[in-house]
Amino acid sequence: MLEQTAAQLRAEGRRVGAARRQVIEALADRACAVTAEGLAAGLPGVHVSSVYRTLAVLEDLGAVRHVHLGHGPALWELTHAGDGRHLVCEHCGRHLVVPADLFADLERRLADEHGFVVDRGHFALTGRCTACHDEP
Amino acid sequence: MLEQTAAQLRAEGRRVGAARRQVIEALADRACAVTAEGLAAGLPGVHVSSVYRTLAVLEDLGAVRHVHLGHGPALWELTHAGDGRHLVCEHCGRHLVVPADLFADLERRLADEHGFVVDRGHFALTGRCTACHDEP
DNA sequence: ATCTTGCTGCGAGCAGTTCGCAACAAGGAA
DNA sequence: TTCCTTGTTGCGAACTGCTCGCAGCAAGAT
Repeated sequence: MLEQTAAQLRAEGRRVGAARRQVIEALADRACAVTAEGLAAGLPGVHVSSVYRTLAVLEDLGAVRHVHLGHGPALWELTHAGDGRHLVCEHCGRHLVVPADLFADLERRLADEHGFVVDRGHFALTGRCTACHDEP
Repeated sequence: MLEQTAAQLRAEGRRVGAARRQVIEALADRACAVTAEGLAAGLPGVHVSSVYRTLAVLEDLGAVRHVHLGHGPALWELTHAGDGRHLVCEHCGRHLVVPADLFADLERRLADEHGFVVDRGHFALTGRCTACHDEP
């Protein structure tokens, strides 16, 4: 993962310094999506702004993507972590991932009927999870 | 619209001052969704923070809702402005509204299969509109 | 080993939104 | 009508999530 991404970066004339390497490794280690702040916190000596910059580079390489959930910070994950869609409970904050094919029909109809090609999974859908169904 | 919303507010022990009245009227006048900043700009003498506060009150009254589109500020609209879902083109920023029933199947499946009840239309889907289909 | 140029930490800056405060005024009670 | 309580308002400062400019460092081609 590191080596392959690093090679991709170098092929574009970019370099792979300490911060960049650590961010990639940290993302690869993670089972699930993280905030930029969260990544930085786990990497002492790596500044948040470097994390954001690295994530931006990796994003236009196509190696990572980010999702906005509710009103907080965005979450970042490797793209090959699968392409599930994110749901977030606006009550308890719980965050779940569902198969993208649930969205396939909708996306096809939006494309066919409205000429609109959805940027897959850039936003989480907000709502209520089973547990918080009838909370205030 | 004003009178009815004002009555609802008073019934809850709230009051209807100048700013609040103007925000409600401005929303009712608008055909489409606006930013808080935009509302404030159209109401000289009404401070942005009052606009945000009024919108928050109206939102938990259920009279307005907000949608996040892309990375910019949220848009606000009256709930009875219809319940179309918002799409926003990440290239040109164009914003379109499509019928909510396109989302009905998806929402039913999320509820049935995952126990998740979607908060209707809190987020816009981002993607590419017809015009910007194959831009950089 | 050298040298170019990209990367990095740092702090300041920015947009969108929220908060604390003191003055004000809505609207029920008298 | 006047009074009084208490919600509302304008204002500015604060906060959060993110971006930028800069000067020093170091990756990696030669």
